[in-house]
Amino acid sequence: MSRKPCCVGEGLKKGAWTTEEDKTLISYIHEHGEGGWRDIPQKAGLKRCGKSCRLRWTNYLKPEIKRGEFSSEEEQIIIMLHAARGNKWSVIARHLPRRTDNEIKNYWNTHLKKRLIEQGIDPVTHKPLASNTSPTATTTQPGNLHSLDASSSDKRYSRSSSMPSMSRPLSSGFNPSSEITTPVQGGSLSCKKSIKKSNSTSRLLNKVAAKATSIKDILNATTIPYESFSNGFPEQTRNEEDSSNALADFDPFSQSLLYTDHEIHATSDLDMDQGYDFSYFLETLGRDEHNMNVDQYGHDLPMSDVSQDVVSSTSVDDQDNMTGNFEGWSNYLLDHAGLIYDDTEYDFFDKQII
DNA sequence: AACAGTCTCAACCGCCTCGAG
DNA sequence: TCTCGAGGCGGTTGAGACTGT
Repeated sequence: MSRKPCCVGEGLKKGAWTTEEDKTLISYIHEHGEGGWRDIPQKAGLKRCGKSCRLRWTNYLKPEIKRGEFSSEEEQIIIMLHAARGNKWSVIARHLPRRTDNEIKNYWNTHLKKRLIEQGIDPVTHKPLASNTSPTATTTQPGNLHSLDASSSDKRYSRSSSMPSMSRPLSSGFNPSSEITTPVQGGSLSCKKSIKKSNSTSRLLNKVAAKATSIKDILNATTIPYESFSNGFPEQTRNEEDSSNALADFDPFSQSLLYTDHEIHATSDLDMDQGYDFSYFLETLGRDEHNMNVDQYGHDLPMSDVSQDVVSSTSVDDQDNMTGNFEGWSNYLLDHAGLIYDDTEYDFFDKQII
């Protein structure tokens, strides 16, 4: 069975877009708005198929798109979300303001996936590679989180960060979004700086990957009665003497339900593909400090008296605040993860490979 | 300097979803 | 309920830049 190509027509151009084509498309969309992609080429006078126009716009020309180097926080989010949702790039992209699914997908395939493999972690399952279980991959105690030097892929990443792109016609000429983009590929970062960042990134990756690995298992292992969060959780539950029981009521992601009108899933059948959305979880990570309570882990704790309108979306400017909070959540997960399986803390990682 | 190998990522391909009629 | 088309999505490709020999 063959499917008719979406774009059939004589003289349709393929390949890299030229500056003139970009100008034409931008001009048309500014005047007429997005949508009606199939008609845009003809109306705008472009020898491209509508789909190509849409992709060019959404992945490259759209003014709000952020380009360039991914921050450590963004990398953490990608890894965590990928661990839970898999190759749902569009879903992941919704949690990374101004990033496109295509860019995240590329970044995952060219950087993060390789680094996870190098660290002995299966990028698909986020579990240790069975045939290549290195000591670093199985050592997950927080106080002993391994730190690696920049991997070979990191070094390549450093190289590419200052590498001029061959297929970015805008980089050397007209750039409609130059005012808001960070054209790392244009050489704004020195190689030295990139390498330094890569070392840091690698260490972060080690930590996050180890933690992210367990998220699915944590979620699958926990029961989430909504009521358990309604009174100052999780500070109370963490102080419970019977910590294992307390943990059974804890799911870090379910806090999102506090702010949504979603149906409360108070069952043990946590299906990550059905209605579970990390948006509010992640949004709380970037909230202004005065809007949240922070526990010893540095969490933004959603308190029962926090109304929905207090919860603001994560703005781009807030992203710098995300590291500590995210690490806080990760540490919280890590501290409690071991309790899910047995009485040995921090041993969830080993548990998975048994 | 020349060549081969590697890497990146924009762009493409084809399938899927969903809404309109 | 069915059909159709637009848009969305994830996987793949290939041009060009970089690195190593």
